[in-house]
Amino acid sequence: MNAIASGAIAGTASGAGCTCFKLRSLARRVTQLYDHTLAPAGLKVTQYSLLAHVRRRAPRAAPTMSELAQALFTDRTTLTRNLKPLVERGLVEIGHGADARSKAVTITTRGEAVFQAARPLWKQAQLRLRGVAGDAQVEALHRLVDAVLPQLALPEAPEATDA
Amino acid sequence: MNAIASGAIAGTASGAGCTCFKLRSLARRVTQLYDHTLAPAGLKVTQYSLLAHVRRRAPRAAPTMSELAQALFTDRTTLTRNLKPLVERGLVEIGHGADARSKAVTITTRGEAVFQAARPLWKQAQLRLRGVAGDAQVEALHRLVDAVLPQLALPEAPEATDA
DNA sequence: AGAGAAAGAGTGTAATTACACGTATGAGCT
DNA sequence: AGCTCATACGTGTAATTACACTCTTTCTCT
Repeated sequence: MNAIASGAIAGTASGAGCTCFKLRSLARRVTQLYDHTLAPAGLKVTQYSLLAHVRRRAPRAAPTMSELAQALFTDRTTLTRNLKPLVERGLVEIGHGADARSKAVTITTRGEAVFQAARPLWKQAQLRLRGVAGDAQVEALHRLVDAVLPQLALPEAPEATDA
Repeated sequence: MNAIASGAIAGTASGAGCTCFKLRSLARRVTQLYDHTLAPAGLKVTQYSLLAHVRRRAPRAAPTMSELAQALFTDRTTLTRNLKPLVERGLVEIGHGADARSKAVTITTRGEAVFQAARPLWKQAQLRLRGVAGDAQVEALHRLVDAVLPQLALPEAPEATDA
């Protein structure tokens, strides 16, 4: 046994690790699993999720940028960048919204086709994760995220609730 | 019931969401919480974690690039990029390793000072997360990550077990 | 010692992420 | 109408992430 192993994880008591670090580490590895599984469809999991969310509302109630960003729990400006490769590949379209300000994001026929091709791969990724992590853990994670995520508000814009 | 709802999994059924999407969403929000809390120290949570891991072993057993990447659960090439701003700011140093190939990563005096300044902020972030998410949820998350992460191996290099 | 495999590390490229800042449009009030 | 503020969106910049590919160095086997 070497020094590293005997030092336990590394000086920090097991329960005292950085929650954010743990969470990010897990997210990275899980993302890799999904990305690799989705690779034959030419999509990353981020893009798959984006398509899924756009698809869900288009075309009748095509979401605006801000609405979509909110649904994806991402920054609005992140969505702009993430849409770029999908627009270039012709999988989604950005059209006019109700305003001259807002835009409406819709999935194209090609986008729908790619999504349909990717769906079984996504399901496979879901199953593979359940296989290695266990059904109970995955379901616990779902419950945990569903409970915690709504509590984590965005950094509030300075609103003057009291004048 | 419409086509989407009857499609079950692909729809919005609560239990059938994309685990990866949920995990990434939570990770983003939690990262924001930590980043904002650590901001006065001039560190992001990724950088804080990096410093913490380097610090833990330096200077006697300064980790190599690969070792550090493995400890951080990141790609080796990601570590190279993530070290860059810290090296430029003089918080860590990359010296010679045992080999002419390997390198040794150590924290500098300035790096240690910045880390010490950031530590109470990190603790504050940990507490804030526990405040909004609840102790039980955070501890459940820790257990979950500790159980699942080791199961998620890296994409294996093609090993010829049979010649 | 020399050939070939393996180990350690960096770069090119591209996607993901978000903050600070800027621009344009719409709504409301005088 | 005109002024003000809020809304909707994009860009600059920078960090995070990882795959494919390349390079150098070390090891192993003959």
